[in-house]
Amino acid sequence: MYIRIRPDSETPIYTQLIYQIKKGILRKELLPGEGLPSVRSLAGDIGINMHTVNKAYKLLVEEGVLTQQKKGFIVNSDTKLEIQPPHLLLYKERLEALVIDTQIFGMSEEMVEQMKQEIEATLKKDDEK
Amino acid sequence: MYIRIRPDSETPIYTQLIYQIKKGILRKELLPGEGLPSVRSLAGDIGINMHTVNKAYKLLVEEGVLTQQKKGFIVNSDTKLEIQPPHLLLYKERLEALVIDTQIFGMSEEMVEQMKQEIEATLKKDDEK
Amino acid sequence: MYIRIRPDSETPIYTQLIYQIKKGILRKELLPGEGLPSVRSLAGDIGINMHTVNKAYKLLVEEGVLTQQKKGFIVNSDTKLEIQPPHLLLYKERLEALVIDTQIFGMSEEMVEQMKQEIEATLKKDDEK
Amino acid sequence: MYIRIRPDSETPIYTQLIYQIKKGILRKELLPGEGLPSVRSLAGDIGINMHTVNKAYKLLVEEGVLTQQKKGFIVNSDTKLEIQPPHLLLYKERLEALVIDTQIFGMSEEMVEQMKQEIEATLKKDDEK
DNA sequence: GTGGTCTAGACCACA
DNA sequence: GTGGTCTAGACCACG
Repeated sequence: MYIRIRPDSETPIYTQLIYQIKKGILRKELLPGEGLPSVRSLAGDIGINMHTVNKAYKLLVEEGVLTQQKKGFIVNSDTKLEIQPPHLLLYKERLEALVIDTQIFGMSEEMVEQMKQEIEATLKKDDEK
Repeated sequence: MYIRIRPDSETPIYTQLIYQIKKGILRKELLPGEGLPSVRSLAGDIGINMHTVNKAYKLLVEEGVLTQQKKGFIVNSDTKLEIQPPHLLLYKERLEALVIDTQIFGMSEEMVEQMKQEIEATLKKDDEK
Repeated sequence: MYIRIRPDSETPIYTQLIYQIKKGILRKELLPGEGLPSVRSLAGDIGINMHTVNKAYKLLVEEGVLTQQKKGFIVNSDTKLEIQPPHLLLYKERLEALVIDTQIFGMSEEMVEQMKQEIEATLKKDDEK
Repeated sequence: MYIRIRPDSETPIYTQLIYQIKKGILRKELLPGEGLPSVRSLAGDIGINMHTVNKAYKLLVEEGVLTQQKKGFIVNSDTKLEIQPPHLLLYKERLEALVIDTQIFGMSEEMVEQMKQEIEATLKKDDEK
């Protein structure tokens, strides 16, 4: 699994990492129950701070995406992941902001739909593409 | 126009303000060419600092939503607002994050569509509802 | 003589007025010794505040472009206008800023020269064009 | 790199700072990719407020002269900097004002040319002088 | 240690 | 009365 971090993006590195990992799971490059690289090794590999990796992992546990075990972090193998109320609220806020910007900038449904499909294509397992 | 700020939210006050104003425009509570309250009066009304309001206004100008005149800030009356490339990039990033979370948490298209419509309903002029 | 004021420009109105008057003199639409419209009438004509016109006139007197007489303001009829040391300093600062920006943005001498000539063309008496 | 601020000048401190930094870049005292002093340290060094430095830096980012990274502000290393339309407009206005004053005060081409060359000399790397 | 956010409050320029 | 500039100082997010 490839992790691509843009250090100079205005998105915090830990946030980028969170989405790269989620992407890996959706693309089935990370399977349920599979272990993630150790905090130290991943930090070393992609050249970022250990604390940053740790923060991303912890937040993913908090979201229920990962679970933490003695030996390290693994992908949660629960069949059905339920979004927790506080995260659902945040999700709604982000959706609202996006809808507002869509309307304020007069973007058409088609334009947004197309962008969405382009994104979804990148989330498919390579085999399926 | 009512502005509701949650001081304890994680989202910065100026960001909340930006979306409250955009909402006001979409709901036609603020019309093109109409003047906004002065930075100091709005700050006083909602109990925040002048500079925070000023920052929100300035950013809205930068997005093209407002324009600034000698007498103060007014709603841009350009018929068609075009999203600028740097903002479009951010928009896409936010869309991608949302799509990823939608899939990771196994939310159905219907559920998302329903949330979206609830949001859109709040963006309609009261007359039209 | 036509005075064109853009109320929403970020250049202060009194500054715009100063340059419009200087332009009128260079284009010989205002001749040495000729009287300017009264503060009140000009303010009324172009729809701006009386104090603003007065400020422009006063500053032009201070620069030696106009002189003030009992009956009102007239164009200075001195054959040779000498820039005063304090204004020369300001002039140099503005020139420096312009040279710096020219270089920092990599604008060619030709481009600047062309802009300059376009400007100079607008400062010629209509007969001479 | 030396920064000289005149607190009593009419030009705002942040504007002075902007030109001092541009000068430093033209004189190659600040190289592309090089980091600038942190807002707080520079503010401390030249005895002004942090927010004033921050404003100057932000505006330079907006002009494309600097870029902002997680670790701080650095000199943009793009080979060719393009002036943006809104700034070009301002540039033209400033050029026009300068041309008008040159003519109104009867300054000769030679005098202006000499001032220009004196300025340009101060923008050269010390080695080249 | 870096910038980001927010506050409180002062003085000034402009119209 | 409007925004612009500047200051002093606090707490936080990020890495």
